[in-house]
Amino acid sequence: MAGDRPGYELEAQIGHLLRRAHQRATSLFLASMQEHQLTPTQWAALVKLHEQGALSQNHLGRLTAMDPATIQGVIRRLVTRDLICRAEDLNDRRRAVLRLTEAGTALVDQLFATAAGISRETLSPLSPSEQAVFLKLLQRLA
Amino acid sequence: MAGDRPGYELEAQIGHLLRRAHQRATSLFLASMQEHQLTPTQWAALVKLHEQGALSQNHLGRLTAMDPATIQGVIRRLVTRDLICRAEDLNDRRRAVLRLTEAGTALVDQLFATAAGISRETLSPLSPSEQAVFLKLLQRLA
DNA sequence: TCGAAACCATACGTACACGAATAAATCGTG
DNA sequence: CACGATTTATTCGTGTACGTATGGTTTCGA
Repeated sequence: MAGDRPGYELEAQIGHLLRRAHQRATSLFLASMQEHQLTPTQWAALVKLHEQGALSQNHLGRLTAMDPATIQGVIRRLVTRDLICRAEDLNDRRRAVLRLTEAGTALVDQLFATAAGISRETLSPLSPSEQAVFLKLLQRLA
Repeated sequence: MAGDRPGYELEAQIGHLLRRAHQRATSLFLASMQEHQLTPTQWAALVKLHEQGALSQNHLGRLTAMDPATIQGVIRRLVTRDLICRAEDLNDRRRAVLRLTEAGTALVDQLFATAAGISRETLSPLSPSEQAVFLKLLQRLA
């Protein structure tokens, strides 16, 4: 009785479970995107640029939940691969405006279906109604 | 109609939401553990060693969902801080047996309450019944 | 108008995360 | 018993993730 553990089970903690679920989601994403060598964050950046047209680097970071220090590396790798191009903003010379290149636009258009498939696969352990409940709750924790 | 987007909303994708929820959980953890400079993975390793007594490095990695390459760095940092010690396994000379030091044991005992508080705080946006539902579903995705 | 404040981008350091390659020790099966 | 497969641990490379510091540009206000 005396030395009993306070009932702290690592496997039942929200942080640990989120970490593992995120690992699994990332793994499924990379497997499906292997051919195109895109990471989840790179995909997020491409999707947002596809949706918004042109954005500054930090603004894109805010829309995709990435630190300025983090988005910097993501953008650099995408520019190197010629999926994104940067131009100076004529109105505000602090900023570098980012846009999808033609190749980038074409790639995003092509991969929407793949990305949707990844989301379906990631959620597949749950029934459709469970998925709806889960996503709703998860949004409130994000 | 023609050029309509395929209805792919980044903010509604499971992978993106898991990434953001994990970021938030990590951030809350680090804030509460700032004084002790412990990361979520370091805490997981310490908790498992507290629970199991002695483990090889890879075994501990499997119990905490970490790659051999990842656990290596985690353990190295904890050994440096004298929270964990390693000894050679006499039966199997490939292995290094890991144990908590006295300081490590004391630290874990002290921080169980803090860790439980972090889990509560992370889940606080949800009602108690929602928390139960969410954790149950999340376990099936981990 | 000139300095402060706000904003933007980069660099460095630390820490996960994992694939791939390596090397040593052990195990299993013929 | 021998030899191939497996297990253990390390190292290297790439890619997030973020705090902090630095320096540049613009805008605002005294």
